[in-house]
Order: sequence, then structure tokens, then C-alpha cells
Amino acid sequence: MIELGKTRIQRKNQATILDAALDVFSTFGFRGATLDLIASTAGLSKPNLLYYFPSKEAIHSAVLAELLQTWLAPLKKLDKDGDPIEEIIIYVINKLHASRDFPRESRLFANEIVQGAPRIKSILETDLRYLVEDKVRVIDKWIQEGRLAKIDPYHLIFSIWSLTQHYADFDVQVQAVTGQKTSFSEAELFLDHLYRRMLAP
Amino acid sequence: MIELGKTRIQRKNQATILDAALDVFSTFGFRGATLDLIASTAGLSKPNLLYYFPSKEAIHSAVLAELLQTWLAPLKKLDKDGDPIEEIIIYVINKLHASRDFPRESRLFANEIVQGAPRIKSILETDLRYLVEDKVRVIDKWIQEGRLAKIDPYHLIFSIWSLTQHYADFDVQVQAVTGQKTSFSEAELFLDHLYRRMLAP
DNA sequence: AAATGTTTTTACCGTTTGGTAAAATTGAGG
DNA sequence: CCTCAATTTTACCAAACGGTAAAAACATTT
Repeated sequence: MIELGKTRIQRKNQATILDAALDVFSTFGFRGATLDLIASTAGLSKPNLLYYFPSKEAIHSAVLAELLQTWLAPLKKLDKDGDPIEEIIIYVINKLHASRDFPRESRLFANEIVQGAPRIKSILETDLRYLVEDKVRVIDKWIQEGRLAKIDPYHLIFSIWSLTQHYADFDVQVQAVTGQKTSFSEAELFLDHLYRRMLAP
Repeated sequence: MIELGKTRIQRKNQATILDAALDVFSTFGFRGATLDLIASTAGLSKPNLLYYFPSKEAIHSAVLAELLQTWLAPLKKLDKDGDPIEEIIIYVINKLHASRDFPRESRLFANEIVQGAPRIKSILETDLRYLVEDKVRVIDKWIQEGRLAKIDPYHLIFSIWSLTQHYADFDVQVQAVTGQKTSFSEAELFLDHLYRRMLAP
């Protein structure tokens, strides 16, 4: 974990670098991204970049670490004491809005996973796994209480990730096929219909 | 379009190269893949590779071209004269089996799209778009006849792509979270439930 | 077996890339 | 304004990469 800088200049430049890196990594992937491109995007020279971060990998790790927190947050909010269907719908919509508002983060994550998650596999196998196990228990309980249809909670969660992130990760395809800018309000209606139908006990 | 070789040796080596290239490109993306790695995977020397294909881009294009046909095939089979729900379920299952049987192809495609589809955007905007428009008309007709729930056909198709390809593209994540090999039969049950519930008029 | 065409290897080349050394510049505190 | 630390720039380097030239090895035909 990269510790944040102490001085004003350090904090400003580290933030600028991480933002530029997010841009470049999410567009070209880890290997496709170059330090020169990140540097020029950030308005700095390459050696200046390496004054703030020891290596390309370190920049990548820092961006991923920042992103992962944002990415897991919505699931944490799923409340065992709320109404099952409403709780899940809220999660779906939050996740969809995350795709709309943070598409670069979503694509960076997708890039990493598609290529085998070499740099975050351990986090997926621990933090993410425990979080999901916790929520799976909640959903299972709801099902046993007859408040949800009998579905596999793991696959339910996978379906939410997949359907919502699709609008960020595969946006080019969506736009190419529809010939229009992606309509997140249409997507919201669709997902609302889908999950209400599917989850009703 | 690369024309296929004439002699036995040409055909054999071109096939070997394309298979090795699929392996490497789907794992590392275009930029992450190197000619040396493709060559050694194929059991050939780098200049020998370039005897069969003029450039790295040419190999990539050849692999993508091959893949795209396989990838679009299931949608073409959607039959306007069949039973609406069964036709869509069959498409979903076919697509899921494609993810199970051709994960490399799926990941290569995902890699390409996530990074903005620089090399296949034009195909998405023409061939794929026309095919989808055709099937959207079929689905719309089914809806007007009251044989399907009123949903947006575009988003229905996107949902199928997203849910099925997730099991190939994000397999590392699925395995990390469940701690097990991905169960495609569980996925099949889940998707069957999901689409029957969602599509019922 | 000679001649011809095909395939493979060896030895390179120029560029790009991640990263470094050290000098030059800038900023902050006394 | 002077000093010392923080920051930035200039000038590099070694390795990796895509690609080429040309000779060597192999096949095929006559």
C-alpha cells in the first residue's frame, strides 16, 4: 500500500497521477499503458512520475486499491433487516449508477479480471469472498423465510455484477448496436422489471 | 482477410499459429501479447511466424475474424416461427455453452470490447447491428402478440450476452468467490429460472 | 541427382519501454 | 537573503519488441 504524501505538492501530484493512470490503464490495460502516456496525461515528465511512485506496477496497484473500496461499497449496504426485494433492487440500482458514474473504474476492473486477475486475485479470494459469503447467508435466510424465490444466491449476485457492469465495460458494443448513447434510465427500467419478476416468492 | 495456405504444411502451421495466438491474445490482450510468446507457444521461431502472417496485427485480425463467425452464430438461429420463450431460452443456453466450450474466444472478444473495440468497431456497427435489429423486430412482434412480457428487446439481448459471457470472462472472479470450479449446470438452472420468470407475458 | 521452389534458421536493426543518475531548479523556514 | 530539503529536468541505459535480410535446410519435380 502506497502511503499518501505529506506536503501539498505531493498530495496534489499523487492525485493527478492516479487520475491519469486510471484513464490510461482503463483504456489500454496494464501492458498497453505506458509511463510516458500516463506522465503526459498527468502533465508531468516520466522521471517525475517515478519520483512519486517507485514503478509502473506500484501506480497500477495504487489505482486498483483505491478502486476496490469504491467497488465493494454498495454490496456492504445490503441490509438484512430491510425488505428483501427492495434491498436487492436498491443494490442493483446502486451498482448500475456506479457503472454510469465510474466507467473507468469498472473497465479497469474488467481488464484485470479478464486477464486472470494476476494482481488482485488474493483480494478476491479473501475480502470479496468473505463479504459475499456474508450476504449469501442473508439472502439464503430470506429464501427460507419464503420472502424470495428459490434461487442460488451466488448466481444472483453474479448476475447483478454482470448486468450492471456490462453497461460500462461493453458500452462501445451497446452503442454500436443501438446507434445511440447508452440510456441508463432504460436500463434501470429493464433491470427493475427483471429482478422484481425473478425474485418474487 | 488472410487467405488460407495451399500446401499441407501451410494449413497445419497456420492453424497452429492461430490457436497459439488465441491462447496468448486472450490471456494478455493485444498489447500484452508478444510475437515471441505466440511463436514459442506454437513451437515455431518468430521469423517463421512472420513467414505465415505479415504482422502481429494480421495474426490478431485473423483470430478475430475466425472468432466472430462462431460468436454470432447462436443469435442467427433464433427462429421467428418457434415458441417465443423456448426460442429465447434455447439462445441463452446455447450462449452459455459457448462460454463453457470457448472461453478463450469469449475473453479475446471481451478484451477487445473493453478497450474500445478499435479493431472490430466497424463490424459491430454493421453486421452485428443489422443482425440484432432483425431479431429485435421478431421479439417486438412476439410482445405485440402478447406472447412475451413487455420488455425492451435490446436490453433483453444485452442481458443474455452479459449473463452468459460473464461465466467465461469473469471466471477467475467466480472461482475466487465460490472457491470452486464454475458450475455451468447451476448457471443453467439459474438462467432458466430467470428468463422464464422474466419473459412470461 | 540436378534443379527449383518452399520452409526454417541465424543474425541482425531501429524503436519503444521501464527505469536511473545526477545536475538544475524551486520552495520553505530561519 | 541564505540554507537545506523537496521537486523537476536532462541525459541516459539495458532489455524487450516488432520486424527484416539472407543464407541454410528441406521438399518436390523432372
